Amino acid sequence: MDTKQILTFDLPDKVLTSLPTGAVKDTVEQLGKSIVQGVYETDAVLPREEELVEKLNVSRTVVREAVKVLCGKGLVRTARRYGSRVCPFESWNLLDPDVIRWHDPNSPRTARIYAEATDMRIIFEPEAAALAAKNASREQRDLIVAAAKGIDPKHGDAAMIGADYTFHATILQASGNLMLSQLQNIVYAVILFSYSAGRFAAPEEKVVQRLHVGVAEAIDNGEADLARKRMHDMLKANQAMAREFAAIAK
Amino acid sequence: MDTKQILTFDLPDKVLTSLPTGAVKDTVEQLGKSIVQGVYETDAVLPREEELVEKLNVSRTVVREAVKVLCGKGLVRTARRYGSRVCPFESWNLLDPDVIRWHDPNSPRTARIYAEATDMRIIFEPEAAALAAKNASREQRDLIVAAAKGIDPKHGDAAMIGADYTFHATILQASGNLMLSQLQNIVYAVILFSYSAGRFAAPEEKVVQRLHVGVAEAIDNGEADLARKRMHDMLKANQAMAREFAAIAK
DNA sequence: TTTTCAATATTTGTCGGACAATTACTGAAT
DNA sequence: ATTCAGTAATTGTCCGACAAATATTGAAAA
Repeated sequence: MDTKQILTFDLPDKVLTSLPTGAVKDTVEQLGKSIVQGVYETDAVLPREEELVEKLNVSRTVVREAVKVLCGKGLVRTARRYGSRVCPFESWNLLDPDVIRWHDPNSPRTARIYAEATDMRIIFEPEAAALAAKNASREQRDLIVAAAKGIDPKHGDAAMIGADYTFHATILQASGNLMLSQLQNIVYAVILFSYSAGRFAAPEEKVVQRLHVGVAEAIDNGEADLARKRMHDMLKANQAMAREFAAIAK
Repeated sequence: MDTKQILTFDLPDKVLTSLPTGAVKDTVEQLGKSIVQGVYETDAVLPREEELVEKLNVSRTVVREAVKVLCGKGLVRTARRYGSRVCPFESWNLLDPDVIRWHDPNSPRTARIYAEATDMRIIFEPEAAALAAKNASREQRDLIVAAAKGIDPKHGDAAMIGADYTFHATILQASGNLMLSQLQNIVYAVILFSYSAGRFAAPEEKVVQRLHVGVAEAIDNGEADLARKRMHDMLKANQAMAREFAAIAK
């Protein structure tokens, strides 16, 4: 693999939503986002099926199938004569790719989720890095190294985010654990959050790249303990910067 | 709280399934289990909607709503003229409570999932224990201690499983991180798997109880580092025993 | 006035049928 | 053997009707 050629990385066009394109998918997206972003508060009743039919210009069939999908993700609960109500926050499937994605990075309401997601990353990603150092394929090691080098401001924000995500997602995949691998949705959400509204530490971008390359090289060399430590230190530093930024923003 | 009174713990009757009781829920359960347990292999087409209508004795409306829910969990994918096909394993939402629960503990096919779930537990439960030592409320600390003491063979299998689950679930809740808390579904599945078919190490039950009590006391005393270490050692020991058992079974 | 209880209204749940849209499949023509 | 148009099969969407459950209401009773 020619790493010289791989300098930019696209964002995943479809981080996931298994529903096929169509009216149901659009309706799920719209209702899901509205709920997650707080348009309807906890225990609030959604508009009646009939009203949603008018508002969204779809048939009742579509509305019902969409609401059922949201039930399956723990967002709403329905009953006869009771309406469809928003479930309390704790019962949402926060690890569902869609539910994660629907959070609005710019809403102060979701700040808690991102803080907790960051804590999750600090727990899982160091171990994933250690596993990747042991289990990654040749191609995965190359990709991890190339992505780390691609985290460079000179490529623009989009390419930087893409490289950042590719780096972390590939490490999770290379761990060989499917559940661990699925946490890349959390990583993706946190990265988007970090970069949106200029939350990333602009002046220190070179430091960020250097830290990523350090982790990548440890993985590439199969040094599990070193990879674990470097990933941990990097995420901790990142968390500290984010907290500092949040404090200033207030 | 009188810990003397809390000696037995019930299993959670409803570990979760947000769908309300009714034909749709039953259909989701049946189809979901069939897929997860391997009745339909990857890329296999499900019976046509019309056939499912006959087989399950429900209307097409119900079948469609159920299939849509399964789409939302990444299990199936539908298209016109294409049928509803089982998605490849990697795209399943393995962290979804229902998807976890639908795995059959007695199927050799799902052994991999339980092995990976066990690896996951070793990663996040020690950290959860450390967080719980810092953040747990008085009631949670009492409950954790009581549950640990309740892991006693003299109460029978069901009560033992209940205490075991209560112990781990309460620790995750006490961590204060909602995402971490939702991983209790993984713990529940692994515990059921461990106990089913006599996989647990019967002669050493007292050791198991002692180890749990050790973790509980560390949490109760607010000793985060000690709690982390003890939880880690306990899970590692448990994993080693499980592997030994699996090797013998072959 | 408060409580109880039956009647009512409202909302989702389920059913059935019809047609649209997409695409895998078939068979003829090249 | 290949291409291509036609056909058939399957899910997608719409509609209308009624069933089931329950929140609400109002009257009767204490």
